[in-house]
Amino acid sequence: MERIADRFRLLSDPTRLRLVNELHASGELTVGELVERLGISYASASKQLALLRAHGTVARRREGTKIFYRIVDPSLDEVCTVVCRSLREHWASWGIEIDAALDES
Amino acid sequence: MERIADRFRLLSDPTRLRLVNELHASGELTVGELVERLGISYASASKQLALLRAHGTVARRREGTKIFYRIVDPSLDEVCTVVCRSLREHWASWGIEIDAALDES
DNA sequence: TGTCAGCTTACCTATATGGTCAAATAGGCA
DNA sequence: TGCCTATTTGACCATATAGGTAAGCTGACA
Repeated sequence: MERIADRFRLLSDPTRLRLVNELHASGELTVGELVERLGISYASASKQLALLRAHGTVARRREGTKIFYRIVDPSLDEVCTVVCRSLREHWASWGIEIDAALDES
Repeated sequence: MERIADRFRLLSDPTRLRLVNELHASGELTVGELVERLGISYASASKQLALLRAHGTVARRREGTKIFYRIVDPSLDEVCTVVCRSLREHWASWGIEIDAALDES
């Protein structure tokens, strides 16, 4: 149960979610590209990517001085899809519309 | 994105996960029953149940002095199933077996 | 070897959160 | 009303974690 909680905790941070979202949309990106697209610091990106990597969610590949990250956990898509759908339904029942951006994470 | 993270954060605590697990298995339980089955304090159970309720995950019903809680978010099952399956696969790839208890949450 | 770009790590601070204890609240009943 | 059971809430403490700054590391290249 502890491990399941850990898994959810990994996805409970907006920054990590945005990193995952970018990687999901683009396939493979360098830390620099992620930093630029999300407007976050190298330190922050690096730390969160390290966490995601430690959990087997992403993997990295070196090319010169750059390091490319990519998603390697196929279940991520599925989990996020389910959560996003349930969120939309939840808010819809209160008459609140959620923009389509949610679909992509 | 913040809301998605919140959703995951809700499931990122072992106590809440165990509460959800018990309710999932039994349908409807009082706080006292949950407290006894999980070996946690009333204060802790009550607080976590309140959190789950604030997020629309569970609902409660009063009967005399007792209060029955039940799951009302149908997507919970699906999310947990996906996560548990991916965890099993992940650990299996390292040659580690996960006991069947995971199936139930 | 020195230097630079790209990335990571160490250390610190502020914030968030889970648990406990004790007090408060609500319903049932004499 | 007063008391009991069931549950909730508030105050407090300890731990965990995200982000910032600065220093460290690695590969490329002159």
